[in-house]
Amino acid sequence: MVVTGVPQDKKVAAQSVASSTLSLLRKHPIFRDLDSDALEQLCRYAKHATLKRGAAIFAKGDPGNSLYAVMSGTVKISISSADGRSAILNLIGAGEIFGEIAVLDSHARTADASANTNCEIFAIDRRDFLPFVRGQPTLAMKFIELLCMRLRWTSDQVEQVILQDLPGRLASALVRLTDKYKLAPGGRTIAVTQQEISEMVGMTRESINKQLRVWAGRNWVRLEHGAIVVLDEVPLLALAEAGSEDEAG
Amino acid sequence: MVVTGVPQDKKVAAQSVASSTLSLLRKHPIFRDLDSDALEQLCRYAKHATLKRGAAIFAKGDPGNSLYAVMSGTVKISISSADGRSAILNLIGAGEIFGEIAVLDSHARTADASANTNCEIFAIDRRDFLPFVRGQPTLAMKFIELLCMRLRWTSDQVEQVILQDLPGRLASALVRLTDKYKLAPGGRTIAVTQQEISEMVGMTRESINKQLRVWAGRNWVRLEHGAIVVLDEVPLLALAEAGSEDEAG
DNA sequence: CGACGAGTGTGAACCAGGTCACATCGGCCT
DNA sequence: AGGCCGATGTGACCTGGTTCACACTCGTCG
Repeated sequence: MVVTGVPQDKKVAAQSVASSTLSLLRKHPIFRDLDSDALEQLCRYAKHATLKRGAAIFAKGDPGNSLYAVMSGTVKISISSADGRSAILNLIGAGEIFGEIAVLDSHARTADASANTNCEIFAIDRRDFLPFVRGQPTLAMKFIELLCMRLRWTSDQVEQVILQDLPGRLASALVRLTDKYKLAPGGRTIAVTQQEISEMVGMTRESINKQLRVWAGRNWVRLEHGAIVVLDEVPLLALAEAGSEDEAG
Repeated sequence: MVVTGVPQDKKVAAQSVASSTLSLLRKHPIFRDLDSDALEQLCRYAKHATLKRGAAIFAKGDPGNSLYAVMSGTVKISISSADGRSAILNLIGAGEIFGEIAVLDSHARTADASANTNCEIFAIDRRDFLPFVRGQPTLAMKFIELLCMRLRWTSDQVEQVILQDLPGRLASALVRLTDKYKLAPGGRTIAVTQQEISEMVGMTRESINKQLRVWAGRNWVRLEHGAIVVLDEVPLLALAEAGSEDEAG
Protein backbone atom coordinates (compact mmCIF):
# COMPACT_ATOMS: atom_id res chain seq x y z
CA MET A 1 0.00 0.00 0.00
CA VAL A 2 1.49 3.27 1.20
CA VAL A 3 5.11 3.12 0.25
CA THR A 4 6.49 6.15 1.98
CA GLY A 5 9.54 5.24 0.03
CA VAL A 6 12.67 7.22 -0.27
CA PRO A 7 12.10 10.93 -0.66
CA GLN A 8 14.26 12.29 -3.42
CA ASP A 9 14.24 15.92 -2.37
CA LYS A 10 17.11 15.91 0.10
CA LYS A 11 19.65 18.45 -1.02
CA VAL A 12 22.09 17.62 1.73
CA ALA A 13 25.72 17.68 0.67
CA ALA A 14 25.82 14.66 -1.60
CA GLN A 15 29.48 14.21 -0.91
CA SER A 16 29.21 13.54 2.80
CA VAL A 17 26.24 11.24 2.33
CA ALA A 18 28.13 9.26 -0.28
CA SER A 19 31.17 8.91 1.90
CA SER A 20 29.19 7.79 4.92
CA THR A 21 27.35 5.29 2.74
CA LEU A 22 30.66 4.03 1.51
CA SER A 23 32.05 3.58 4.97
CA LEU A 24 28.90 1.75 6.06
CA LEU A 25 29.14 -0.61 3.12
CA ARG A 26 32.78 -1.20 3.82
CA LYS A 27 31.93 -2.37 7.29
CA HIS A 28 29.12 -4.65 6.21
CA PRO A 29 30.00 -8.35 6.09
CA ILE A 30 28.21 -8.73 2.78
CA PHE A 31 29.99 -5.94 0.97
CA ARG A 32 33.31 -5.52 2.67
CA ASP A 33 35.15 -7.94 0.42
CA LEU A 34 34.22 -6.08 -2.74
CA ASP A 35 36.94 -4.06 -4.39
CA SER A 36 36.80 -0.28 -4.13
CA ASP A 37 35.55 0.32 -7.66
CA ALA A 38 32.58 -1.95 -7.16
CA LEU A 39 31.78 -0.38 -3.80
CA GLU A 40 31.86 3.08 -5.23
CA GLN A 41 29.58 2.05 -8.02
CA LEU A 42 27.18 0.60 -5.48
CA CYS A 43 27.24 3.86 -3.54
CA ARG A 44 26.23 5.77 -6.61
CA TYR A 45 23.12 3.60 -6.77
CA ALA A 46 22.23 4.25 -3.14
CA LYS A 47 19.41 6.66 -2.41
CA HIS A 48 19.40 8.14 1.04
CA ALA A 49 16.40 8.74 3.30
CA THR A 50 15.54 9.89 6.79
CA LEU A 51 12.45 8.43 8.40
CA LYS A 52 10.42 9.31 11.44
CA ARG A 53 9.43 6.66 13.93
CA GLY A 54 6.45 4.72 12.64
CA ALA A 55 6.92 5.61 8.99
CA ALA A 56 6.07 2.79 6.61
CA ILE A 57 8.85 1.62 4.31
CA PHE A 58 7.00 -1.10 2.48
CA ALA A 59 4.02 -3.33 3.06
CA LYS A 60 3.37 -7.01 2.57
CA GLY A 61 2.29 -7.64 -0.99
CA ASP A 62 4.08 -4.65 -2.50
CA PRO A 63 6.35 -5.34 -5.44
CA GLY A 64 9.82 -5.42 -3.98
CA ASN A 65 11.81 -2.83 -5.86
CA SER A 66 14.52 -1.91 -3.41
CA LEU A 67 17.09 -3.36 -1.13
CA TYR A 68 17.64 -1.35 2.03
CA ALA A 69 20.40 -0.84 4.53
CA VAL A 70 20.03 0.80 7.92
CA MET A 71 22.52 3.53 8.78
CA SER A 72 21.07 4.49 12.14
CA GLY A 73 18.03 3.59 14.19
CA THR A 74 16.11 0.33 13.86
CA VAL A 75 13.60 -0.95 11.38
CA LYS A 76 10.79 -3.31 12.28
CA ILE A 77 9.85 -6.22 10.04
CA SER A 78 6.35 -7.34 10.92
CA ILE A 79 3.14 -8.87 9.72
CA SER A 80 -0.40 -8.17 10.77
CA SER A 81 -3.71 -9.89 10.46
CA ALA A 82 -7.08 -8.56 9.40
CA ASP A 83 -8.24 -8.25 13.02
CA GLY A 84 -5.40 -5.98 14.06
CA ARG A 85 -3.10 -8.44 15.80
CA SER A 86 0.44 -8.14 14.63
CA ALA A 87 3.72 -9.94 15.02
CA ILE A 88 7.27 -8.69 14.80
CA LEU A 89 9.46 -10.98 12.75
CA ASN A 90 12.74 -9.15 13.12
CA LEU A 91 14.33 -5.90 14.18
CA ILE A 92 17.00 -4.58 11.86
CA GLY A 93 19.67 -2.41 13.43
CA ALA A 94 22.35 -0.08 12.13
CA GLY A 95 24.72 -1.74 9.70
CA GLU A 96 22.26 -4.43 8.68
CA ILE A 97 20.37 -4.79 5.44
CA PHE A 98 16.79 -5.83 4.82
CA GLY A 99 14.28 -6.29 2.05
CA GLU A 100 16.61 -8.59 0.15
CA ILE A 101 14.17 -11.41 -0.53
CA ALA A 102 11.74 -9.61 -2.78
CA VAL A 103 14.63 -7.92 -4.56
CA LEU A 104 16.43 -11.17 -5.21
CA ASP A 105 13.46 -13.19 -6.40
CA SER A 106 11.40 -10.35 -7.89
CA HIS A 107 8.23 -11.32 -6.10
CA ALA A 108 6.03 -9.48 -3.62
CA ARG A 109 7.23 -8.45 -0.19
CA THR A 110 6.52 -11.05 2.44
CA ALA A 111 6.10 -8.66 5.35
CA ASP A 112 5.72 -5.04 6.34
CA ALA A 113 8.68 -2.83 7.17
CA SER A 114 8.51 0.38 9.15
CA ALA A 115 10.78 2.65 11.10
CA ASN A 116 10.80 1.41 14.68
CA THR A 117 12.69 4.51 15.78
CA ASN A 118 13.70 7.57 13.83
CA CYS A 119 16.21 6.30 11.40
CA GLU A 120 18.37 6.81 8.37
CA ILE A 121 18.39 4.24 5.64
CA PHE A 122 19.48 3.97 2.08
CA ALA A 123 17.87 2.11 -0.76
CA ILE A 124 19.26 0.47 -3.86
CA ASP A 125 16.94 -0.16 -6.76
CA ARG A 126 16.53 -3.71 -7.97
CA ARG A 127 17.25 -2.68 -11.54
CA ASP A 128 20.65 -1.45 -10.48
CA PHE A 129 21.28 -4.15 -7.97
CA LEU A 130 20.47 -7.43 -9.68
CA PRO A 131 22.79 -6.92 -12.66
CA PHE A 132 25.44 -5.79 -10.23
CA VAL A 133 25.13 -9.04 -8.23
CA ARG A 134 25.25 -11.12 -11.37
CA GLY A 135 28.56 -9.50 -12.21
CA GLN A 136 30.01 -10.29 -8.79
CA PRO A 137 29.96 -14.02 -8.15
CA THR A 138 31.51 -13.74 -4.71
CA LEU A 139 28.77 -11.30 -3.78
CA ALA A 140 26.21 -13.89 -4.86
CA MET A 141 27.83 -16.39 -2.53
CA LYS A 142 27.62 -13.83 0.26
CA PHE A 143 23.94 -13.45 -0.38
CA ILE A 144 23.52 -17.18 -0.25
CA GLU A 145 25.08 -17.08 3.19
CA LEU A 146 22.84 -14.22 4.24
CA LEU A 147 19.74 -16.07 3.07
CA CYS A 148 20.87 -19.17 4.94
CA MET A 149 21.25 -17.08 8.07
CA ARG A 150 17.77 -15.68 7.64
CA LEU A 151 16.41 -19.14 7.09
CA ARG A 152 18.03 -20.35 10.26
CA TRP A 153 16.58 -17.43 12.18
CA THR A 154 13.13 -17.98 10.75
CA SER A 155 12.96 -21.72 11.20
CA ASP A 156 14.22 -21.18 14.70
CA GLN A 157 11.16 -19.01 15.19
CA VAL A 158 8.86 -21.70 13.88
CA GLU A 159 10.46 -24.14 16.26
CA GLN A 160 10.04 -21.83 19.23
CA VAL A 161 6.48 -20.99 18.45
CA ILE A 162 5.35 -24.54 17.86
CA LEU A 163 7.29 -26.40 20.51
CA GLN A 164 7.83 -24.01 23.39
CA ASP A 165 5.56 -22.51 26.00
CA LEU A 166 5.60 -18.95 27.26
CA PRO A 167 8.68 -19.14 29.52
CA GLY A 168 10.66 -20.98 26.87
CA ARG A 169 9.76 -18.61 24.10
CA LEU A 170 10.36 -15.53 26.18
CA ALA A 171 13.72 -16.84 27.30
CA SER A 172 14.67 -17.61 23.71
CA ALA A 173 13.67 -14.15 22.62
CA LEU A 174 15.73 -12.53 25.35
CA VAL A 175 18.74 -14.64 24.52
CA ARG A 176 18.43 -13.85 20.84
CA LEU A 177 18.13 -10.17 21.60
CA THR A 178 21.11 -10.07 23.96
CA ASP A 179 23.14 -11.77 21.25
CA LYS A 180 21.98 -9.21 18.80
CA TYR A 181 22.40 -6.14 20.97
CA LYS A 182 25.68 -7.59 22.11
CA LEU A 183 27.15 -5.07 24.54
CA ALA A 184 29.67 -5.06 27.31
CA PRO A 185 29.25 -8.30 29.29
CA GLY A 186 27.70 -8.25 32.74
CA GLY A 187 24.91 -5.76 32.21
CA ARG A 188 23.16 -6.51 28.95
CA THR A 189 20.49 -3.94 28.33
CA ILE A 190 17.94 -4.67 25.65
CA ALA A 191 16.17 -1.54 24.48
CA VAL A 192 12.76 -3.03 23.72
CA THR A 193 9.34 -2.46 25.23
CA GLN A 194 7.37 -5.34 26.68
CA GLN A 195 4.78 -4.71 24.00
CA GLU A 196 7.42 -5.31 21.36
CA ILE A 197 8.69 -8.47 22.98
CA SER A 198 5.17 -9.77 23.25
CA GLU A 199 4.73 -9.26 19.52
CA MET A 200 8.00 -11.03 18.84
CA VAL A 201 7.04 -14.14 20.75
CA GLY A 202 3.41 -14.02 19.70
CA MET A 203 1.84 -13.69 23.13
CA THR A 204 0.11 -10.92 25.01
CA ARG A 205 1.88 -8.08 26.74
CA GLU A 206 0.15 -9.02 30.00
CA SER A 207 1.44 -12.58 30.00
CA ILE A 208 4.92 -11.41 29.15
CA ASN A 209 4.86 -8.87 31.94
CA LYS A 210 3.83 -11.46 34.49
CA GLN A 211 6.57 -13.84 33.47
CA LEU A 212 9.17 -11.09 33.45
CA ARG A 213 8.17 -10.07 36.99
CA VAL A 214 8.68 -13.63 38.18
CA TRP A 215 12.16 -13.60 36.73
CA ALA A 216 12.84 -10.13 38.07
CA GLY A 217 12.03 -11.56 41.52
CA ARG A 218 14.74 -14.15 40.98
CA ASN A 219 17.20 -11.51 39.80
CA TRP A 220 17.47 -13.04 36.36
CA VAL A 221 16.46 -9.75 34.78
CA ARG A 222 15.85 -6.16 35.80
CA LEU A 223 12.98 -4.25 34.24
CA GLU A 224 13.39 -0.65 33.20
CA HIS A 225 11.22 1.65 31.20
CA GLY A 226 11.44 0.62 27.60
CA ALA A 227 14.25 -1.80 28.36
CA ILE A 228 15.13 -5.12 29.93
CA VAL A 229 18.47 -5.84 31.54
CA VAL A 230 19.54 -9.45 31.53
CA LEU A 231 21.35 -10.07 34.81
CA ASP A 232 21.81 -13.81 34.62
CA GLU A 233 21.79 -15.40 31.22
CA VAL A 234 22.39 -18.93 32.44
CA PRO A 235 18.89 -19.95 33.55
CA LEU A 236 17.41 -18.23 30.53
CA LEU A 237 19.66 -20.20 28.23
CA ALA A 238 18.59 -23.36 30.01
CA LEU A 239 14.93 -22.52 29.48
CA ALA A 240 15.52 -21.58 25.86
CA GLU A 241 17.28 -24.87 25.15
CA ALA A 242 14.73 -27.14 26.74
CA GLY A 243 11.84 -27.85 24.40
CA SER A 244 9.57 -26.43 27.06
CA GLU A 245 10.30 -26.55 30.71
CA ASP A 246 8.87 -26.32 34.16
CA GLU A 247 9.27 -23.31 36.35
CA ALA A 248 10.02 -25.14 39.56
CA GLY A 249 13.35 -23.43 40.28
CA MET B 1 23.20 -38.52 15.71
CA VAL B 2 22.53 -41.65 13.70
CA VAL B 3 23.22 -40.71 10.15
CA THR B 4 21.98 -43.73 8.30
CA GLY B 5 23.60 -41.95 5.46
CA VAL B 6 24.10 -43.30 2.04
CA PRO B 7 25.13 -46.94 1.97
CA GLN B 8 27.97 -47.46 -0.44
CA ASP B 9 27.50 -51.18 -0.98
CA LYS B 10 24.89 -51.08 -3.73
CA LYS B 11 26.26 -52.93 -6.70
CA VAL B 12 23.26 -52.16 -8.87
CA ALA B 13 24.15 -51.41 -12.48
CA ALA B 14 25.81 -48.05 -12.09
CA GLN B 15 24.86 -47.12 -15.61
CA SER B 16 21.12 -47.15 -15.15
CA VAL B 17 21.37 -45.34 -11.85
CA ALA B 18 23.51 -42.65 -13.42
CA SER B 19 21.13 -42.17 -16.30
CA SER B 20 18.08 -41.92 -14.06
CA THR B 21 19.93 -39.44 -11.88
CA LEU B 22 20.74 -37.44 -14.96
CA SER B 23 17.17 -37.38 -16.15
CA LEU B 24 15.98 -36.30 -12.71
CA LEU B 25 18.48 -33.47 -12.61
CA ARG B 26 17.50 -32.41 -16.08
CA LYS B 27 13.92 -32.01 -14.94
CA HIS B 28 14.77 -30.09 -11.82
CA PRO B 29 14.23 -26.32 -12.05
CA ILE B 30 17.52 -25.69 -10.31
CA PHE B 31 19.67 -27.79 -12.58
CA ARG B 32 17.87 -27.94 -15.89
CA ASP B 33 19.59 -24.89 -17.33
CA LEU B 34 23.07 -26.30 -16.82
CA ASP B 35 24.88 -27.53 -19.90
CA SER B 36 25.27 -31.27 -20.41
CA ASP B 37 28.90 -31.44 -19.38
CA ALA B 38 28.19 -29.83 -16.05
CA LEU B 39 25.19 -32.05 -15.45
CA GLU B 40 27.17 -35.17 -16.16
CA GLN B 41 29.87 -34.08 -13.81
CA LEU B 42 27.26 -33.50 -11.13
CA CYS B 43 25.90 -36.99 -11.71
CA ARG B 44 29.29 -38.49 -11.12
CA TYR B 45 29.25 -36.87 -7.69
CA ALA B 46 25.84 -38.28 -6.84
CA LYS B 47 25.67 -41.22 -4.46
CA HIS B 48 22.52 -43.24 -4.64
CA ALA B 49 20.55 -44.72 -1.73
CA THR B 50 17.35 -46.59 -0.97
CA LEU B 51 15.69 -45.95 2.37
CA LYS B 52 12.96 -47.67 4.30
CA ARG B 53 10.12 -45.68 5.82
CA GLY B 54 11.26 -44.06 9.05
CA ALA B 55 14.98 -44.24 8.31
CA ALA B 56 16.90 -41.23 9.57
CA ILE B 57 18.82 -39.24 6.99
CA PHE B 58 20.29 -36.59 9.21
CA ALA B 59 19.53 -35.01 12.56
CA LYS B 60 19.45 -31.48 13.83
CA GLY B 61 22.92 -30.44 14.90
CA ASP B 62 24.79 -32.77 12.57
CA PRO B 63 27.43 -31.22 10.38
CA GLY B 64 25.79 -30.80 7.00
CA ASN B 65 27.94 -32.66 4.55
CA SER B 66 25.54 -33.54 1.80
CA LEU B 67 22.89 -32.08 -0.41
CA TYR B 68 20.08 -34.50 -1.21
CA ALA B 69 17.54 -34.95 -3.95
CA VAL B 70 14.49 -37.19 -3.77
CA MET B 71 13.94 -39.56 -6.67
CA SER B 72 10.86 -41.32 -5.31
CA GLY B 73 8.87 -41.30 -2.10
CA THR B 74 8.76 -38.41 0.35
CA VAL B 75 11.16 -37.16 2.96
CA LYS B 76 10.06 -35.50 6.16
CA ILE B 77 11.84 -32.44 7.54
CA SER B 78 10.99 -32.08 11.20
CA ILE B 79 12.13 -30.94 14.59
CA SER B 80 11.42 -32.39 17.98
CA SER B 81 11.63 -31.21 21.52
CA ALA B 82 13.11 -32.88 24.57
CA ASP B 83 9.69 -34.00 25.77
CA GLY B 84 8.84 -35.93 22.63
CA ARG B 85 6.59 -33.44 20.86
CA SER B 86 7.57 -32.95 17.28
CA ALA B 87 6.70 -30.71 14.38
CA ILE B 88 6.90 -31.30 10.66
CA LEU B 89 8.40 -28.35 8.83
CA ASN B 90 8.14 -29.65 5.31
CA LEU B 91 7.55 -32.73 3.20
CA ILE B 92 9.89 -33.16 0.27
CA GLY B 93 8.55 -35.07 -2.70
CA ALA B 94 10.06 -36.67 -5.77
CA GLY B 95 12.05 -34.23 -7.88
CA GLU B 96 12.75 -31.87 -5.01
CA ILE B 97 15.99 -31.27 -3.20
CA PHE B 98 16.64 -30.75 0.50
CA GLY B 99 19.44 -30.26 2.96
CA GLU B 100 20.81 -27.31 1.01
CA ILE B 101 21.14 -24.86 3.88
CA ALA B 102 23.80 -26.63 5.89
CA VAL B 103 25.66 -27.47 2.70
CA LEU B 104 25.67 -23.91 1.47
CA ASP B 105 26.68 -22.24 4.71
CA SER B 106 28.74 -25.08 6.20
CA HIS B 107 27.00 -24.98 9.55
CA ALA B 108 24.99 -27.56 11.46
CA ARG B 109 21.71 -28.95 10.22
CA THR B 110 18.73 -26.99 11.44
CA ALA B 111 16.28 -29.89 11.51
CA ASP B 112 15.92 -33.64 11.28
CA ALA B 113 15.28 -35.43 8.00
CA SER B 114 13.89 -38.93 7.68
CA ALA B 115 12.19 -41.09 5.10
CA ASN B 116 8.46 -40.49 5.40
CA THR B 117 7.78 -43.37 3.03
CA ASN B 118 10.14 -45.86 1.45
CA CYS B 119 12.19 -43.77 -0.88
CA GLU B 120 15.12 -43.39 -3.17
CA ILE B 121 17.38 -40.41 -2.82
CA PHE B 122 20.80 -39.37 -3.95
CA ALA B 123 23.38 -37.33 -2.13
CA ILE B 124 26.08 -34.97 -3.28
CA ASP B 125 28.97 -34.26 -0.98
CA ARG B 126 29.60 -30.67 0.00
CA ARG B 127 33.25 -30.92 -0.97
CA ASP B 128 32.21 -31.75 -4.50
CA PHE B 129 29.25 -29.44 -4.59
CA LEU B 130 30.46 -26.11 -3.26
CA PRO B 131 33.35 -25.70 -5.72
CA PHE B 132 30.97 -26.76 -8.45
CA VAL B 133 28.50 -24.00 -7.53
CA ARG B 134 31.25 -21.41 -7.37
CA GLY B 135 32.15 -22.29 -10.93
CA GLN B 136 28.55 -21.89 -12.12
CA PRO B 137 27.32 -18.38 -11.41
CA THR B 138 23.89 -18.97 -12.89
CA LEU B 139 23.53 -21.96 -10.59
CA ALA B 140 24.31 -19.70 -7.66
CA MET B 141 21.50 -17.40 -8.75
CA LYS B 142 19.18 -20.40 -8.91
CA PHE B 143 20.10 -21.27 -5.37
CA ILE B 144 19.38 -17.74 -4.31
CA GLU B 145 15.92 -18.19 -5.75
CA LEU B 146 15.48 -21.52 -4.02
CA LEU B 147 16.50 -20.04 -0.69
CA CYS B 148 14.09 -17.16 -1.20
CA MET B 149 11.32 -19.66 -1.84
CA ARG B 150 12.18 -21.54 1.32
CA LEU B 151 12.23 -18.31 3.25
CA ARG B 152 8.80 -17.43 1.95
CA TRP B 153 7.48 -20.83 2.93
CA THR B 154 9.00 -20.62 6.38
CA SER B 155 7.96 -17.10 7.22
CA ASP B 156 4.52 -18.03 6.00
CA GLN B 157 4.56 -20.73 8.64
CA VAL B 158 5.55 -18.27 11.33
CA GLU B 159 2.73 -16.05 10.25
CA GLN B 160 0.18 -18.86 10.35
CA VAL B 161 1.28 -20.13 13.70
CA ILE B 162 1.36 -16.75 15.39
CA LEU B 163 -1.66 -15.10 13.88
CA GLN B 164 -4.13 -17.84 13.04
CA ASP B 165 -6.32 -20.12 15.11
CA LEU B 166 -6.96 -23.79 14.50
CA PRO B 167 -9.40 -23.49 11.57
CA GLY B 168 -7.22 -20.92 9.85
CA ARG B 169 -4.04 -22.90 10.26
CA LEU B 170 -5.61 -26.14 9.20
CA ALA B 171 -7.14 -24.52 6.14
CA SER B 172 -3.78 -22.99 5.23
CA ALA B 173 -2.08 -26.34 5.60
CA LEU B 174 -4.62 -28.04 3.38
CA VAL B 175 -4.34 -25.35 0.74
CA ARG B 176 -0.56 -25.56 0.79
CA LEU B 177 -0.69 -29.30 0.50
CA THR B 178 -3.18 -29.31 -2.36
CA ASP B 179 -0.92 -26.87 -4.17
CA LYS B 180 1.99 -29.14 -3.55
CA TYR B 181 0.33 -32.43 -4.40
CA LYS B 182 -1.27 -30.68 -7.34
CA LEU B 183 -3.31 -33.30 -9.14
CA ALA B 184 -6.18 -33.37 -11.55
CA PRO B 185 -8.62 -30.63 -10.52
CA GLY B 186 -11.92 -31.51 -8.87
CA GLY B 187 -10.80 -34.32 -6.59
CA ARG B 188 -7.63 -33.31 -4.85
CA THR B 189 -6.44 -36.14 -2.67
CA ILE B 190 -3.76 -35.38 -0.12
CA ALA B 191 -1.99 -38.49 1.05
CA VAL B 192 -1.28 -37.47 4.63
CA THR B 193 -2.47 -38.84 7.94
CA GLN B 194 -4.24 -36.61 10.42
CA GLN B 195 -1.34 -37.18 12.78
CA GLU B 196 0.99 -35.72 10.19
CA ILE B 197 -1.20 -32.71 9.54
CA SER B 198 -1.46 -32.07 13.24
CA GLU B 199 2.32 -31.99 13.45
CA MET B 200 2.49 -29.63 10.52
CA VAL B 201 0.16 -27.09 12.06
CA GLY B 202 1.44 -27.60 15.58
CA MET B 203 -1.78 -28.78 17.18
CA THR B 204 -3.08 -32.07 18.48
CA ARG B 205 -4.43 -34.84 16.32
CA GLU B 206 -7.67 -34.75 18.27
CA SER B 207 -8.35 -31.09 17.60
CA ILE B 208 -7.52 -31.53 13.95
CA ASN B 209 -9.84 -34.48 13.67
CA LYS B 210 -12.73 -32.60 15.21
CA GLN B 211 -12.28 -29.66 12.87
CA LEU B 212 -11.98 -31.92 9.85
CA ARG B 213 -15.22 -33.67 10.77
CA VAL B 214 -17.02 -30.35 10.92
CA TRP B 215 -15.79 -29.56 7.44
CA ALA B 216 -16.59 -33.04 6.22
CA GLY B 217 -20.16 -32.39 7.38
CA ARG B 218 -20.23 -29.35 5.12
CA ASN B 219 -18.78 -31.31 2.22
CA TRP B 220 -15.67 -29.18 2.10
CA VAL B 221 -13.51 -32.28 2.49
CA ARG B 222 -13.86 -36.05 2.53
CA LEU B 223 -11.84 -38.09 4.97
CA GLU B 224 -10.25 -41.36 3.96
CA HIS B 225 -7.75 -43.57 5.65
CA GLY B 226 -4.40 -41.89 5.43
CA ALA B 227 -5.74 -39.24 3.12
CA ILE B 228 -7.88 -36.14 2.87
CA VAL B 229 -9.78 -35.18 -0.25
CA VAL B 230 -10.43 -31.50 -0.69
CA LEU B 231 -13.88 -31.18 -2.27
CA ASP B 232 -14.34 -27.43 -2.08
CA GLU B 233 -11.26 -25.31 -1.91
CA VAL B 234 -13.06 -21.98 -1.86
CA PRO B 235 -14.12 -21.75 1.80
CA LEU B 236 -10.77 -23.15 2.86
CA LEU B 237 -8.97 -20.46 0.91
CA ALA B 238 -11.18 -17.87 2.55
CA LEU B 239 -10.31 -19.20 6.00
CA ALA B 240 -6.64 -19.37 5.14
CA GLU B 241 -6.57 -15.78 3.94
CA ALA B 242 -8.37 -14.26 6.89
CA GLY B 243 -6.00 -13.62 9.75
CA SER B 244 -8.25 -15.82 11.84
CA GLU B 245 -11.88 -16.26 11.27
CA ASP B 246 -15.15 -17.30 12.73
CA GLU B 247 -16.85 -20.55 11.91
CA ALA B 248 -20.35 -19.22 11.60
CA GLY B 249 -21.00 -20.42 8.07
C1' DC C 1 -9.17 -66.01 8.58
C1' DG C 2 -8.06 -63.71 12.50
C1' DA C 3 -5.43 -60.64 14.93
C1' DC C 4 -2.59 -56.93 15.48
C1' DG C 5 -1.13 -52.25 14.60
C1' DA C 6 -1.78 -47.98 12.56
C1' DG C 7 -5.08 -44.69 11.74
C1' DT C 8 -9.52 -42.57 13.06
C1' DG C 9 -13.47 -40.80 15.97
C1' DT C 10 -15.33 -38.74 20.40
C1' DG C 11 -16.34 -37.09 24.91
C1' DA C 12 -15.10 -35.08 29.74
C1' DA C 13 -12.04 -32.54 32.58
C1' DC C 14 -8.52 -29.39 32.80
C1' DC C 15 -5.44 -25.44 32.20
C1' DA C 16 -2.19 -22.04 29.87
C1' DG C 17 -2.80 -18.07 28.18
C1' DG C 18 -6.03 -14.62 26.42
C1' DT C 19 -9.31 -10.88 27.49
C1' DC C 20 -10.87 -7.15 29.96
C1' DA C 21 -10.60 -3.71 33.12
C1' DC C 22 -8.37 -1.21 35.66
C1' DA C 23 -4.22 1.46 38.60
C1' DT C 24 0.36 3.33 38.38
C1' DC C 25 4.55 5.23 36.78
C1' DG C 26 7.89 7.89 34.16
C1' DG C 27 9.25 11.16 30.81
C1' DC C 28 8.59 14.78 27.98
C1' DC C 29 6.51 18.94 26.18
C1' DT C 30 4.60 23.38 27.04
C1' DA D 1 4.27 22.72 37.49
C1' DG D 2 0.95 20.46 35.29
C1' DG D 3 -0.79 17.40 31.85
C1' DC D 4 -0.37 13.95 28.54
C1' DC D 5 0.81 9.62 26.66
C1' DG D 6 3.21 5.63 26.26
C1' DA D 7 4.74 1.95 29.08
C1' DT D 8 4.20 -1.02 33.07
C1' DG D 9 1.77 -3.78 36.71
C1' DT D 10 -2.08 -6.77 38.29
C1' DG D 11 -6.27 -9.14 39.21
C1' DA D 12 -10.87 -11.77 37.82
C1' DC D 13 -12.74 -14.25 34.48
C1' DC D 14 -13.19 -16.92 30.05
C1' DT D 15 -12.00 -20.18 26.50
C1' DG D 16 -9.63 -22.66 22.74
C1' DG D 17 -7.13 -26.25 22.67
C1' DT D 18 -4.77 -30.01 25.33
C1' DT D 19 -4.93 -34.24 27.86
C1' DC D 20 -6.60 -38.49 28.82
C1' DA D 21 -9.27 -42.24 28.08
C1' DC D 22 -11.51 -44.71 25.51
C1' DA D 23 -14.16 -47.38 21.08
C1' DC D 24 -13.95 -48.18 16.32
C1' DT D 25 -12.31 -49.32 11.50
C1' DC D 26 -9.44 -50.39 8.21
C1' DG D 27 -5.35 -53.17 5.97
C1' DT D 28 -2.22 -56.48 5.87
C1' DC D 29 0.51 -60.20 7.15
C1' DG D 30 1.39 -64.54 9.42
